[in-house]
Amino acid sequence: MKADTHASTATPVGCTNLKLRQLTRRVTQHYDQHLAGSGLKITQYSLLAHVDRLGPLAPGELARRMDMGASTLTRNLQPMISAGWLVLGPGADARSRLVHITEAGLSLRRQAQKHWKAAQLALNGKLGVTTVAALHSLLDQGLAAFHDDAPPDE
Amino acid sequence: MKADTHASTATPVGCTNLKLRQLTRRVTQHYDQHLAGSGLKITQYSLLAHVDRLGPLAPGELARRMDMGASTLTRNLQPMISAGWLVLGPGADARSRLVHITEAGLSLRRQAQKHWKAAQLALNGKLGVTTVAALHSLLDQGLAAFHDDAPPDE
DNA sequence: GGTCATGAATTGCATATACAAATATTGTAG
DNA sequence: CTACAATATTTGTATATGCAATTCATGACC
Repeated sequence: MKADTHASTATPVGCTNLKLRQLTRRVTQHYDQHLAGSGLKITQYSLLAHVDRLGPLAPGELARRMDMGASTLTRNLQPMISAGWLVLGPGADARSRLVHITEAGLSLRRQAQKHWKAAQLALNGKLGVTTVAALHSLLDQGLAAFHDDAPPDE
Repeated sequence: MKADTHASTATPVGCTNLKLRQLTRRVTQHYDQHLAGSGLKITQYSLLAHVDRLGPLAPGELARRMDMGASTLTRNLQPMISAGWLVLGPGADARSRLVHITEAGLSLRRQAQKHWKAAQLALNGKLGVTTVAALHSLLDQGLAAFHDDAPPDE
């Protein structure tokens, strides 16, 4: 005989990245379907919600808080500024800026929040709330492992 | 008093999509760093490995196997065909095609596989092999839930 | 055998992602 | 005060992603 049949402690076989990307694609579509008609995609909703919660803040800081690249943020901001949901104001420095949410953005965010909530509940239902809770826990763990490494500064 | 302090059974609070995207971004960068110098990104490696394993197959079938959109696949194939790692041959129909791996593609895949393996092991080390195994299990569960729903056909 | 639904792949358009380089500004050393 | 390092953001380039519409080919019905 060869190995243990109960794979509990075995080394994972598949590609973690592939699995993550696959589920992310599906889940993104799930949220986007629920947000359809709100005028927002889930990525934009996340951005809007962060600016709403964290108040006016510098792009760099926002990127750090959202754990994304600065250049990505710059581009993701573009369509939302064009749409009038966010604005870029002057920052402390002349080289820095502050991202503000507009009235239109606030109102849209409140509307879209219902859709987001529905999407989240539907996902809990589809996967099972226990599974989703466990997934959150592991995702948080994974993120934390990356954050402990290479701390940007401080 | 209000609620249970031990959050075991509580409804998840954060956005599942955001957490997934954040970890996916980090993990993609992790793999891409390990693959740097191989000439492949992790997304391309996954594609190449699938074509290698699943033999010549139609784009649509490949997209299904990889759980991605057909239009996405079409575009992801482009740079790899230009690079000479894959070719599009005639399929059963005149409307269908078959994706083949080339000799250059095969050789590259074998080289890159070492980098992929190293990346996977490094990730296991960084997150802990138990955590990664648990994550795989949950990602598979999540994917399965989406597949059970809306089965494309059959 | 012509019309029409069906199937497979691609293309138009828009967004998401990030590395490296460019730009602009500030701080600092001499 | 000037040159240079450091900081903040944006841009150049390239890939990833997918919906809707298009193109092309096949099968089916009459």
